[in-house]
Amino acid sequence: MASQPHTHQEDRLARRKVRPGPLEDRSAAILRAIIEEYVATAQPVGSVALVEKYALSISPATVRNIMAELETADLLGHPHTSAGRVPTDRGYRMYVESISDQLSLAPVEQLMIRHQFGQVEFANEQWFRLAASTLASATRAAAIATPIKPQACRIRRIDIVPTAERSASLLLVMADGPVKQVLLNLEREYTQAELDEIAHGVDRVLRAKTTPEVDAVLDTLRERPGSVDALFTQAVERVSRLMHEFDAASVEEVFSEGLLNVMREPEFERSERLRRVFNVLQDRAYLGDLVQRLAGSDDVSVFIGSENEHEEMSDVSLVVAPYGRRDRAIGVVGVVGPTRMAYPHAISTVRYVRGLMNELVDHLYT
Amino acid sequence: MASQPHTHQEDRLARRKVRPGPLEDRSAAILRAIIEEYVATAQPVGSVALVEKYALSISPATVRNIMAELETADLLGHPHTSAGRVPTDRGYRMYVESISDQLSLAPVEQLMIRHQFGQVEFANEQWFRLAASTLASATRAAAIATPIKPQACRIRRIDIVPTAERSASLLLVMADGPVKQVLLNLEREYTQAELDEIAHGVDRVLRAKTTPEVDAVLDTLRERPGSVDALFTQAVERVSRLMHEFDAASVEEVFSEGLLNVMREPEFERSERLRRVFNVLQDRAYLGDLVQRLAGSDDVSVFIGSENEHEEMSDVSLVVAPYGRRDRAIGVVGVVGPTRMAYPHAISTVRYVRGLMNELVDHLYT
DNA sequence: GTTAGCACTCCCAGGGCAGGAGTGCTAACC
DNA sequence: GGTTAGCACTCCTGCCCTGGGAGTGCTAAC
Repeated sequence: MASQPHTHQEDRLARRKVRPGPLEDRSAAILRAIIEEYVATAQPVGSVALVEKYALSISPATVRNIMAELETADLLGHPHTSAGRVPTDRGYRMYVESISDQLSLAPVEQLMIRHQFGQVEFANEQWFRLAASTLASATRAAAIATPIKPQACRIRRIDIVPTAERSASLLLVMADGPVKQVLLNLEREYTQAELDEIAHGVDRVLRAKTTPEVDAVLDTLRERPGSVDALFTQAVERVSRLMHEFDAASVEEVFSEGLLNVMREPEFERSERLRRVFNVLQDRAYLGDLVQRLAGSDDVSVFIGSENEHEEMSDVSLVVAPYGRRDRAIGVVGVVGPTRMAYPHAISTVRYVRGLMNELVDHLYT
Repeated sequence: MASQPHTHQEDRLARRKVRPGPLEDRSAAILRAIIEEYVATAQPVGSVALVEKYALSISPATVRNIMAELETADLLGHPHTSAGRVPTDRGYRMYVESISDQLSLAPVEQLMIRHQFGQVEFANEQWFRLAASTLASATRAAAIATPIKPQACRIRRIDIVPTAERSASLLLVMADGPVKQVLLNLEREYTQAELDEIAHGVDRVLRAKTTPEVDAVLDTLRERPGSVDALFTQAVERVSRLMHEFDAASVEEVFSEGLLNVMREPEFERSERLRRVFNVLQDRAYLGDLVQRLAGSDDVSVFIGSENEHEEMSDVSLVVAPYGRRDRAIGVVGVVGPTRMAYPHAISTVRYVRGLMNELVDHLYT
């Protein structure tokens, strides 16, 4: 025995190899109970308390044996020797896998969400904010939403509106909804009629064009300076610039709501952690990547703790889903919280909200 | 002596009554030094350290005497008997009064801010966000900005843009800049020409109208149903609704930036406090009130701790200023931080940014 | 395979203690 | 009179120590 170091750990690992794949039913049930208990209390879960609370028909000692197995499988952890068990990221992962398919939201909650959603006229901007805040209040966690963003943008309408003697706003309406506004400098005074004519001209030339097509127009204008009013050229330039900017940004903006909720969680009692997470979420590049990766997916995705790319995010989980129309225009909605999160509820809520948003997009943009 | 209780405190109070009004120069200097030290270190300030650091030509004992006076005048406080001194809200107030007039920002900083400000095309929305983030980075505190809001709104332009077969966006451009977008339901399919005609009609009828005037138009339309297309009426209804909403909200939206900065302050190490402050700042009603109160003022206002109306805000200070054109369209910019704040810098920065914004408003809306 | 028993580990709260920073008073000084 | 040195006193802070308790992990019996 001394010559062949052979610990109990190795015994267990060996046993696991013989019977790989999913956990035994009972082990899975224990894991599940521990996770649910830990999510509820934020305290490490001990064997005795677990048996009592969940009226298990086995003794604490047996539970402890199973816990030890789950620990060697890296599904549970141990803050210190004499503390209860805490789920690891992998533990959560297994738990999530085991439930995510059949989940749907309780009818009462569906109703509440639908009700909140119905409240607002769909003034565009409002919409994403609403999605985020609905999600935040339903899950009592932080929620994020990005506006739906067309993969390639196409102009729907251009208008020029005077705002003062020497300035005017150019309005650019793109297909699938977004409206951009930018100011023009007027080198001289224009009459209303002149402005209208220019606006009309620009609109006629650019309508339904994509970014490269706009650039082509701009090139021909530049080849023949003086052929049109300077304001005309300026307008086309601005439009081109706006469209390039829009194309470049993979996520235009991120609305987050309910950060207050998440502040209540003991994990974020010290604001240091919160700050790190904030930082990442403000970062459009990060969410841009996310959108790209989610674009193909058809359901809710869950990123648990260390599964997130950013190290800063290694103690939070993301439950996110794309919405919109694949390959044409998509956005993202989701929930952010500590890894100790009520996954089933979060998943089903995100799924439901994403469904609502899809309905809406279908209805509006068909 | 026993029959006439006559403490030293009373002695001092009596002396203060004889010589009321502003502090002696030396006392003021000490107060100032204490505040600056405390702002820098976040630690209660003791007499010895103060004398050393500020090379005062008086002894610690004298400083202690003065400190005691300042304490009876409620300008300094005492976390506990054997701790150093901490400024009270009134102390900060006196300090701020003594400096706020002549402050202007260091040229280098002016340059940096101007530079940041110059970066962006003034796409409307961006602007306030930019102001907030510039302010946040310049003061390393949290900053807020509200969009400029016309006191009474007047329509500048209305347009209708098809977004899908059965839906269209109505664009409402108001005087002084803001653009609203809302969706219309099309009961039947409309040709482009039809839509254009209706848009044109609505625009002609409503252009330059104020809210009550729009309502008047709506009333006449309702008296004669069928006189115009249903979509025409729907559009006018939506416009009326939007304008009422716009009039009702005294603050449309609040952009806050740099909350991350403020999280670093030891005052907000526990997120509980932060949460309370957040809560208030999200509240448009609160900032609405603020806008109203600031509307008349011509300079930066400072609200220190308990001077704020909300109790939740009693440990933060606000340095805010209105911008825009008095009685016509105003917004608010400012800085939020712990009462232990670098007031001179905050005040001069807010003043400078507000100046820039005024310039811009003047330039754009004249 | 399950369970009772038990030793062991380690956190946590509380008490006591020493060190130190800072005050406030008094008495002397200029 | 204001200013200063001296000194006692207060009270926080960090530290160690301790006892209690929760929970584990092992062993041996069922």
